[in-house]
Amino acid sequence: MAAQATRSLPLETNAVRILHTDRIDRARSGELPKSELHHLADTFKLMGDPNRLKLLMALKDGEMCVCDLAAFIGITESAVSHQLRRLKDARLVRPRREGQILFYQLDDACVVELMTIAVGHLRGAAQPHEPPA
Amino acid sequence: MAAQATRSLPLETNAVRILHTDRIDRARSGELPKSELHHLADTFKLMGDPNRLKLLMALKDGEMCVCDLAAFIGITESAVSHQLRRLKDARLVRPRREGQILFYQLDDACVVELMTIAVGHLRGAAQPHEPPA
DNA sequence: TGATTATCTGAACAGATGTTCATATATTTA
DNA sequence: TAAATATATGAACATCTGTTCAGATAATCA
Repeated sequence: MAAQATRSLPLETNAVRILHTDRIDRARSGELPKSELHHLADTFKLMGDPNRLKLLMALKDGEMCVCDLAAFIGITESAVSHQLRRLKDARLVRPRREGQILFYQLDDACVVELMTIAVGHLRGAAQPHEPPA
Repeated sequence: MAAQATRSLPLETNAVRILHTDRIDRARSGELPKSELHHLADTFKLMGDPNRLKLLMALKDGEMCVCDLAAFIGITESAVSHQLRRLKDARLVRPRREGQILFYQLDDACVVELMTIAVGHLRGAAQPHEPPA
């Protein structure tokens, strides 16, 4: 079926064109609260940096300490510490102290799930999206 | 069990300390190819911007055109177009032309899965991570 | 064809981001 | 307590990013 234009009139310069108000309303009704949306974006953003992602991937198979991670990735321990703090604040990783050493591990199973699904997406092993009826 | 330090000797300034070579080796063995890791990070990074995430969330329930999305989010159509191009390049969205109008939809089911899992993570409904035996 | 609508594109700029360096804190050991 | 180890923190800076603006391209209609 062809989509129907809700409004299509001559408009002033810089006017906001609203073609399908029903779709905009539908989007609004399924909208997340602003703060939750921003937290969601922050979570993805944290996983969107190659070095942070490398940290998370490394922890997939077991806990590691700061200087192990620094050696593995090839940046300073300070940089690793900075990033681990952000990952910890977002509850993506969690530290466990053993003497002077802090061993970091993934906080919950979601983190691995997210990485697994995203890898699947990259490799093209995914079904086309079907919007709800 | 207590973790054993592989090496713990006095080191020169700026020397790389390697405490647990076995863990570093384990991480290396499970490492993604460099290009794949970067593509993975790019995917998350795209989802890590509030406005792009809002675009994806809006498309969750059905396709929308550029100016609908611009009105919904509250940025210019140009900005939406720029972002949609990036999302399209990453195969997160896909356009369908109907006359002059381009309707965008989510490309595959992974996108919704990623958002759903991440929301679950935020809301704390997740099991602790258990590394493989 | 020329006018209109819808979307795209490139350049430019303000603001965000990740790293390093120097230093501080915490824990263990002598 | 003093020294050594492991990690954390704040400031500074170069780089990256998202937006807007102006103009280009694509499709429809008179």
